[in-house]
Amino acid sequence: MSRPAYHHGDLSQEALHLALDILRAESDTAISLRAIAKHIGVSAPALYRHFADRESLLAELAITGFQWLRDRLRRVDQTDPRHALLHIGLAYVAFAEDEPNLYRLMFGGRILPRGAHPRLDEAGLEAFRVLEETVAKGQSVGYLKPLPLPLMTATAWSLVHGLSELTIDGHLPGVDIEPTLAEGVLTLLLDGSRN
Amino acid sequence: MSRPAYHHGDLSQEALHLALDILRAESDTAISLRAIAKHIGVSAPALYRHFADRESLLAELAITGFQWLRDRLRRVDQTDPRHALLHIGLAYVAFAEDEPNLYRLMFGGRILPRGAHPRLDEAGLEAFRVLEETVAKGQSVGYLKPLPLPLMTATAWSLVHGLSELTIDGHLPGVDIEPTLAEGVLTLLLDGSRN
DNA sequence: ACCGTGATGTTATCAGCGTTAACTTTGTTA
DNA sequence: TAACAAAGTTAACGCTGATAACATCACGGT
Repeated sequence: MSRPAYHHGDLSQEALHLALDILRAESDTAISLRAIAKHIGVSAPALYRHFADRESLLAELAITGFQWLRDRLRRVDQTDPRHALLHIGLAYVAFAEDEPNLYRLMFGGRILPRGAHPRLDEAGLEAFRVLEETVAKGQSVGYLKPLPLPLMTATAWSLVHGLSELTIDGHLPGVDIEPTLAEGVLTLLLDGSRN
Repeated sequence: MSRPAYHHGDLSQEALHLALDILRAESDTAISLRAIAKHIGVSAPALYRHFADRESLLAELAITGFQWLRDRLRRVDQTDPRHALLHIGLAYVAFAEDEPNLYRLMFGGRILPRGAHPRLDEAGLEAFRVLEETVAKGQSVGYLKPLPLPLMTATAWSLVHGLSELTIDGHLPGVDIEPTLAEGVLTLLLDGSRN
């Protein structure tokens, strides 16, 4: 796009797309620069013209993941505070269930440490802010308890993050709650956080 | 212990101890069988007499991690239901903060998938049961809402797991809550779950 | 119109990894 | 003491991320 194709079209985009396919089908550890290069039909060191190292390529995947998550959270209807909070939580968990390996890459702290990829940190913050703004709105209209905003958002985020991870890792088997476990868990916190 | 030392003392225990050191100092990806063998002064394939593969060695580390976590949760005073629930949550988060890399290994679903290591799954369940029993007791004495037990425990576990991960991965910087963030978050859920 | 320059891609290579096969050593036990 | 099985050895395969040195090719300034 910004730069025309030199020898082989937009290699970086093609590599990222293929890496995402591998991530979805296998796991992040299955992503190898050599395999990507071979599949595209290019030499492995060519990828180093577009990514500083393997970790930077994974960071790019995680960045787009956070952007997708942020967009899904933004799409939630914000007219009613209770509806907004519940459905932001549901959208969050649904994203993790739709993209389990991508979600694990985004939040697997050991592989992409905070501070090493500024754009990744910023992308994560942007998704977090959607949740934070919704909580703040719920407080401002008097629906939620007037506790410190960082405390409320940390609680909400912890709950949806924990629920997402436990769900996609299969730690909550045989937990059949009507209508869904996610809705039950979120309702429990919401009802307990009402003003 | 059970078997006397043949050539080099108890190799498996020595390997596990060294692997734990590496895990604590670096990360699980830094654990290499060759490096372990070299440091112990043994050839790399010797380790395969004691572990089916690298993943099995990591699974053993995670198993002891779950046992430590279970023991810490069991040590919590259970006389008062509110005190028990709060301090089980605090002990849980404290464990994650004390052993961040071990905790990530225990719950990093991509590296140790459920179902692949039965003893690991059982060890995880045992830790979970301490939490479940405490929630059940809180309900039986009428302190917690009489909602389905699986819903209550899933909510509690999601909250402490999410809070632990976000904390050790540095996603909650600059959140200064008095007395501590963990206590604030747990109190928020507890007060909202009262009968 | 050309020519240099920098972006992009190449081959060759290094060091390290998990893992297996085939063989050797050693303690126990019948 | 001879046989057996446990525990360790060397050699090797195929893979990985990464770097150095070299080749190509599009574009911009003169």
